[in-house]
Amino acid sequence: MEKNFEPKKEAEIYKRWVDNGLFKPKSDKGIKTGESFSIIMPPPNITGQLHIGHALNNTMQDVLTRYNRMQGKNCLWVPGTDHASIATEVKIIEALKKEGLTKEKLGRDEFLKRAWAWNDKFGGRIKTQLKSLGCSCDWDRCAFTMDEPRQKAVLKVFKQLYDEGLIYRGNKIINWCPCCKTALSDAEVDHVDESGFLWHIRYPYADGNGYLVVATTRPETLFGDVCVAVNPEDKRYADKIGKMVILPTVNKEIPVVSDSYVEKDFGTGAVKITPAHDPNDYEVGKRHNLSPICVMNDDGTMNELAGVYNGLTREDCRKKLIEDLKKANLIEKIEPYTISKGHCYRCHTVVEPMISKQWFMDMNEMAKVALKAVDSGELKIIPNRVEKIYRNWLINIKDWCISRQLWWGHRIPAYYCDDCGNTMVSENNVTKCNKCGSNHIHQEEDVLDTWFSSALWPFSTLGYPEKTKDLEDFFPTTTLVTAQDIIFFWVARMVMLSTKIMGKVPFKNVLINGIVRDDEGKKMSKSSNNGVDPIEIIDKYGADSLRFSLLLGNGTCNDFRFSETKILEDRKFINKVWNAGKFLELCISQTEGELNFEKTDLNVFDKWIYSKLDAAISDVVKFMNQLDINMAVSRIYNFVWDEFCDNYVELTKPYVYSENKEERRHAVAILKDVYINILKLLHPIIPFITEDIYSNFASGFLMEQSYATSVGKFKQEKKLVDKIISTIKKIREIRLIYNVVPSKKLTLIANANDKPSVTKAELVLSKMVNIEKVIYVKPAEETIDFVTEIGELGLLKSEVIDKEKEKEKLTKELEAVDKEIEVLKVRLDNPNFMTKAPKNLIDELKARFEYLSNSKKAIEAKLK
RNA sequence: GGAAGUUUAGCUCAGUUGGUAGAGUCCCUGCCUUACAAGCAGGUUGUCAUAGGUUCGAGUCCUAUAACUUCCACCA
Repeated sequence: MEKNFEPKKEAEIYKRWVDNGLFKPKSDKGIKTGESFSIIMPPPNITGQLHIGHALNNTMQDVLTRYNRMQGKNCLWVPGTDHASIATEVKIIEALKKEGLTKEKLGRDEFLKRAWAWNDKFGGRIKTQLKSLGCSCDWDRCAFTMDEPRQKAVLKVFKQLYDEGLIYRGNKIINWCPCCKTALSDAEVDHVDESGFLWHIRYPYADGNGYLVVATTRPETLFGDVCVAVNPEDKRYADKIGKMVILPTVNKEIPVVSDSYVEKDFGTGAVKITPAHDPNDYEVGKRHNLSPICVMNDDGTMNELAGVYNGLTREDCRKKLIEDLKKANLIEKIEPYTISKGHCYRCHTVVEPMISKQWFMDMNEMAKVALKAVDSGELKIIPNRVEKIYRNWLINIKDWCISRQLWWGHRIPAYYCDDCGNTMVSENNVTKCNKCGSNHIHQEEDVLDTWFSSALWPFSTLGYPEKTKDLEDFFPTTTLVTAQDIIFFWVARMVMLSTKIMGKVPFKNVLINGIVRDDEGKKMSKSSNNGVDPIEIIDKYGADSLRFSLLLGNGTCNDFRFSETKILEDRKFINKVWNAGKFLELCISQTEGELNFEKTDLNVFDKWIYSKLDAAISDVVKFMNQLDINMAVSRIYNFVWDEFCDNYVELTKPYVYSENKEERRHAVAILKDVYINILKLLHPIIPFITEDIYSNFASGFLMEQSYATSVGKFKQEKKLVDKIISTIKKIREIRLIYNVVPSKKLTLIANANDKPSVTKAELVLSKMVNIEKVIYVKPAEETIDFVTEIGELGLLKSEVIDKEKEKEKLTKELEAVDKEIEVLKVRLDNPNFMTKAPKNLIDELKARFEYLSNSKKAIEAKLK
């Protein structure tokens, strides 16, 4: 037999689970069940492979699913992947670049072929990875955001919202990525502070009387200026309003207008207004009836309106323009200034605000409903604080720009008539204009924002738009487990679209998992090269080790540190469990007969472990119900290692090794029963090894069993054994302090009236601390006395010896007792405490005080 | 500019409704005891960030401060 646990058989075990249909909901097998439990998996992007954050996220989902399955619920966990429109397209373009290709050279159809091939490769890899992690999701229901059923859902929802006027097309200022050459939603723009400059530029008055100085961070947009705005309250400019200034290098006259948007105290108090390239300026321009002038091409280069700068990039244009302005003596001054710049969240290029014709979704009403879901408590976000973030975003929501100038994604189902300009939205291909009857129809080139299909995920995965049994059984879903960074992108939008389309909030709970950091606290990422590859860890240590280590000590929703070192520490526990199983096997192999037991035959130690098991189970159930997986894991850890392995196994060994066959059989039967309950407690967390060990003791699958149960709880026996354990500790301590070799047999002296308790402990005392006999009469010779919760006890001094050490020890002990007595006294002497504190607390403290006083007396007597 | 989180033993972190501070690891001591040396038994280690307040009693509630982290935000 191997000495330690080596993970090996995981793939084989997984296959057996799948082959036996264990991941399918009970209802699929025609089993009538009451409560249903469902989770939809946040679909990983097919951009690459899983990282450690996915491993955490999916482990948590698997724990919840397996736990609830064992609790008898009708469980469904739907897996899937996301086409990740822009992210994947960026990756494919990168790959093409290596071949010297561009997507334009390839053409739309060829490009899409590549994208589907990409999906086959990476989507497939992701599924394999989820399987090796042990995820018990129903693969037959696996969904992809671009597969046919999901396409149908997208078309149907788009059409419905368009018909209701909630989806519309319009010219608005949007975020443009010059690299991806597409519009982006506000949520897809990352703002980063960068050091830059505030350029003070002179705009000469048209009448030749001096100039006006404007301050700007973006001089290159000057060609698109339509006016200069000042605050109406600003006395400096009061007489300038209505005058004309000359736009440098363009030599065009533009007016000075007043607008309260301008802050007097910032810069020069005069702002150049460029409606086509700034969202605020856009609003100002609108107020003053000045049309925007777009001065850039879609690749971020300047267009013909920039005159001699035509064709330069934004950056080059700026450099050259500043030089030219300097030469023309039109630069007043240059101040260093920190500016927050928007970047594309996929390619990190600086985003350009541009006016563009795009498709939008009106979010106003849906946002209100989504807010109500949280306010009413129908939707619970854990931790609570995240609700605030969610709320805040919804309150300030703007219409969602849903069109993207990309190829990989759901093509917008809008059709235009080339002859009459009519727009038609249809779920089916349109070939004829419903207005003029023309056959010259072309479909919208744009695709939808990838988050559009994601927003439908909770019901599109369950069969929408068909009215399926899955929707009936599993929608709304129970819990969504996800990371905080997609609360806007995804969670809020799912809530909005689900309530809109299905009339229901899509899940009851949203559990936020923390961010995994490296051992120095840095966020794991490819760029920092500090990522831990989950597959590498699984290959090396097994999925159970990874899962366990991701959960242990990972406080709810907190970011936490993870490293290979942590795995090495945490997997000791798994080994411990394995070794306990090995011990049980050994015991069983040396025992004859059926391993049954009667509840009436339980001895005091059995009753103790069942009481502990009972308490552990009810704690674990409580924690799991409040989705506090970390607390559940550490509670199980504590029960298994401390209470079962360190205490019960040792306490029951005398019985397991008993000469009495009946007694032996009984002890092994209990040991087995408790151990199997441990496997059940642990199965949702470390499914592979528990399933493997279980097969050594029972037939069938552990994952199909119902969750752990205890025979019962026994208050008296629990108390007594707690006392015996503390007595054992005390004797061990004495033995250690006096350097008494383990082989030395000792005599224990006890009071006659404690005989009933001591008798019950006699066997374990003899085995665990080598007490050879107990006497109930005070011997003539000197003794070492000590007080334990079991009573006043003593050992023969002749057997233990060493005066100095004894004195040292007693003095130390006395100090501790005195200290505690003093603290207690202060409280018990405080009349306020005595009147206001709860009675049971006072009684407890009084009892403790009495016990300590007795100990003190005993120690003092010995010291004399 | 707003908002949130974190601050507890050398390290990594628990601490559920206020009731004399916990785990793992590290370190020290003794054990290769017939499940496990990836182990067993025992031991040391804390102004619970700082300053106030509420309370009979505060790691826990309130207020302010500091450091770190994160999110949101259009101030040219």
